[in-house]
Amino acid sequence: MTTPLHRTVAAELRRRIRSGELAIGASLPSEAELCREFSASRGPVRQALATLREEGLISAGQGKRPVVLDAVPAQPFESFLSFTLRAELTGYTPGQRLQEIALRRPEPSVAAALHLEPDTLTVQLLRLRLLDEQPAMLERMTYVEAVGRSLLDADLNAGSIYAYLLARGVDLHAARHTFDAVAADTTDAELLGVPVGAPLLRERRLTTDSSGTPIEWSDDRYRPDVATVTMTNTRSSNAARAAVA
Amino acid sequence: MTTPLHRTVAAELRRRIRSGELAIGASLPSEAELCREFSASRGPVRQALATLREEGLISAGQGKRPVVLDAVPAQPFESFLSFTLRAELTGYTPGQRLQEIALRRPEPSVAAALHLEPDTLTVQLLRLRLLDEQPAMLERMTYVEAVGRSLLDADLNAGSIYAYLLARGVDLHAARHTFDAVAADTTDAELLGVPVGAPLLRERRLTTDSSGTPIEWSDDRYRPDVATVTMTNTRSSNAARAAVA
DNA sequence: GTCAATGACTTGTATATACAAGTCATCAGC
DNA sequence: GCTGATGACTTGTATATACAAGTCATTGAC
Repeated sequence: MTTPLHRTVAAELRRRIRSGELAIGASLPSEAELCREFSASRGPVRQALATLREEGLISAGQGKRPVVLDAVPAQPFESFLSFTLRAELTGYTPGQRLQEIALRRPEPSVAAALHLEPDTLTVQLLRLRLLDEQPAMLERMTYVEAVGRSLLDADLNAGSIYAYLLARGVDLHAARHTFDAVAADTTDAELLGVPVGAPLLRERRLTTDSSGTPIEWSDDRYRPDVATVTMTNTRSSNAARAAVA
Repeated sequence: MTTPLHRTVAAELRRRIRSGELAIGASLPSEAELCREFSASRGPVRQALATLREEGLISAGQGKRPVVLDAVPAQPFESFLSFTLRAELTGYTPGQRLQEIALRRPEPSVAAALHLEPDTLTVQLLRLRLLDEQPAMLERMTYVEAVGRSLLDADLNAGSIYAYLLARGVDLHAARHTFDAVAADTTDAELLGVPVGAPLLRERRLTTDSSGTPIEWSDDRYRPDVATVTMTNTRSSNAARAAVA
């Protein structure tokens, strides 16, 4: 059995919700019916339902059948990490211009953020992100060497680093984002096309694997008249979604 | 059995993590050990662990014991809305100074954000938020009249507006936050104690009820050297949390 | 000393069963 | 017609068991 049963059940239910076969407001089949349909016991079926509940797709309640709440599952993690995905969600065409990639020892503050010894090698990138050909964000990323090495061979003007790393099996698990505002320095000003001192939205991000080991540190600066960061969250589900522009 | 066993187990583990008895980075007891300790079978124990995983407190991985990732469970919706709660989560003492409360017709852009006719009355507040007595954030809030009326009688220097509204049964259901950066205007500069033109983090927020009707529009400006907005999200769970400072 | 295989231990998946607790339509009694 | 009890159905909780699959330290061969 390659894919677990509860994943199969969850995927099939997701498909039905997405296709409208199970419309918003409709009741799901009972657990017993799902058990019969998938020749499963209650365990995997309940596990699948719990997954959909977490994604904000269905409701819960003892004695009541679950009801379809939403047609599109929230994928907060992906949408928070990938500028490319966020841009596409909002209908813009994302682009990028790699300015620099280097193998070097990071500044002490960056080394500390990544929990590295001060003289450890890292892979650092400076990349300008575009929305519809317009400079929108400047990202300064630092990767631990083991992960960053593979980036040296990648085509970094082609697509999403996040998607590239995922495809290579890198275990990206959690991210911590801090937002504040800074005045543009000379590099920011030149690449983003704003005056020195102009206010920029800064997002600093630490990404870790599932054991809590830091993988990536990033300092992203947004030109506020071109790109902003938007997120939506609701009370009932833990779902949250992010977008740019 | 008043409270389910899996909740008891989850609560006890949460307590140990919060108290530092299980420090960040430490491994949890194995499922078998927890079963013995709580005289439970694996079901409830695994259910408790799944809950903590959803809250972003612990990691997962076949064959590996879970590791403590974070000490404070994520409460996304509350923590996104309440500056007071966010401050307390991070150990600061929040404060506020109400500058102005008025019943007036809002600017066209604000009326549009709230889906109101241009000449509709709203309740507007200007309030300075403090962290440890220091100016940290300036909020400009606009409430639809039905909700805002009750704020005219409230003690707005006392506590959280969010908590006050919830207690009065207001159906706060979803919120959309947009982050960008602006230069401080004269009002911002004076109240926050920064030079005119200094970069400020701006959060614009539209809060709606469960039917999608707008309730509140807010323009919050953070002094970036005193307060930032931080959020955490993980891949496996939908947990997200916001904090300041 | 190095390296690979072994094996104990751990989490992930799945089944079968049982009872508690909540929902809801139906039906009897008034 | 209205009300309340009944009972079927449903989800929530819990146990016991079994095997698959991944991790990790120890052991043994070289």
